[in-house]
Amino acid sequence: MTDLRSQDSAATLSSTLVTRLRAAIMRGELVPGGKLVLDRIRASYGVSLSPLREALCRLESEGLVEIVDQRGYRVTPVSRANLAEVIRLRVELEGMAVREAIRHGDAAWEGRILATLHQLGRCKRGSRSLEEQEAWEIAHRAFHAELISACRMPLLMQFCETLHDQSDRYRRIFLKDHEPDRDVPAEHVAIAGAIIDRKAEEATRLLRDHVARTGRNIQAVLPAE
Amino acid sequence: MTDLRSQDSAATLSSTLVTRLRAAIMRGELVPGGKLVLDRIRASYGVSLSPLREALCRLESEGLVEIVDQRGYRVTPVSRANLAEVIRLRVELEGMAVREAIRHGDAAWEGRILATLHQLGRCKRGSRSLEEQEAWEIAHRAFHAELISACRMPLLMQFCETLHDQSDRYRRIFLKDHEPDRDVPAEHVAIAGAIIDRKAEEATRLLRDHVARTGRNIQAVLPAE
DNA sequence: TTTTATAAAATCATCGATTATATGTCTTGC
DNA sequence: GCAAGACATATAATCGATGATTTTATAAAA
Repeated sequence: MTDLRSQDSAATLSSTLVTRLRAAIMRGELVPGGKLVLDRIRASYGVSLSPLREALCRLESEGLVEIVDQRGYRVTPVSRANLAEVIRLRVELEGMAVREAIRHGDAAWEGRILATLHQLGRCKRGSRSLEEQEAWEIAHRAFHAELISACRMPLLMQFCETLHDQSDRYRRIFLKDHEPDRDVPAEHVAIAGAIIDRKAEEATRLLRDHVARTGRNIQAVLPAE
Repeated sequence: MTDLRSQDSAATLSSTLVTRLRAAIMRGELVPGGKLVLDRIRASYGVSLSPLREALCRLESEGLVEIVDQRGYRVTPVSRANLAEVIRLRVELEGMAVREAIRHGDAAWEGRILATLHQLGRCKRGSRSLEEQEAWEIAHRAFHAELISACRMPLLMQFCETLHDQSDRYRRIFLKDHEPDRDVPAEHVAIAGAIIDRKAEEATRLLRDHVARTGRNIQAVLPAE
């Protein structure tokens, strides 16, 4: 499993492209605000225009790419205001989602949370190799997704996923070589613990703080406009 | 102005298609859950496959169309659970948005609210002709959009627009020939009044109730699964 | 009768080429 | 010297056709 989203094996060329392009954008390889010249990407990925257009269209709906009629595509620019809104919405929506999940989740769900937490613990975030970095990103994402997976609100989960993508891009680009000033693994453990103890208020608060703290750390290093 | 979304005049064929297809879906002309055979639509709208695919892709990001790899497109099905979630999210998100808008909005914003409210008042909802119906829909939509336009959170506004689209589809299909059991215009006046008086709590409550009430009315006539 | 295998039809995904639009450059007139 | 317009180039938008996949229909076997 290289990507949370590519569940079905029926990998159409467009879908593969979405995954590859998203990864490139998240890594900052395709720089924020940069123009996406169709012909150039087409050449470098060895595909034709049709699947490329479709892929970019899907990335637009994830907020990673912008389309302007007759003027092509570009990577969504970054800004303090945008980051602030993304974090604010994550705080509200993931808060709502985890509250609902605690209400509806069963024992199997608790088990999956512990499983993903364990997997996350096996990954070293600060490790040098890109492969291990990527493994941590995937595990981290799986953990956060699991926390709200029992909320029974598919639309809300999709909103959360979109917002998480957007905030992850900021973190990966701007916090690339910043040592974390806090014990992130401990925060994860605390959140999981509160959820499994069914302490809805505490879990929600911890998750909201967890997200907000990341937001503040990025804002601190984000260059002025 | 036939559509709130087609601000820029640079109408690419895909964009035009998005508008036309969305209208058809909202009217229930393209029935929920119905398969969208590309070749058939292509023929009836007189376009080629490329812009059609792109249009459907954009409608997918609005939640009105579903895409399954290798298996084509279909109009998003309706269900009690989906409607419940849409309404729940509208209540929460529009609530948050209007609160923020009240905090940031200025006198010009108040003016625009009164203007759209006035325009809405000139439209008869129960009128027979489809043209007048459509005029009411547009005015109603413009009014609701204005209420939150000052919130300074573009992503949130986009989420609200998407959700509003989805709930409007339910209302237009299932409440087509149901006389409203309540004084909807009065509710609009009350909401606008509370906002302009800067009564944040009251305005939020009124708006939330307004949305929730519509949701309940639709649920009441929604056929069992 | 039900299930499985096969063949035919329908439909989607992709491509290469064409057309339309925008952008940058170079005149031309003031 | 500068602004406005015309041309050339780059790029996006669209098309028609081809290849790949899924679905439906049909027939044989359990």
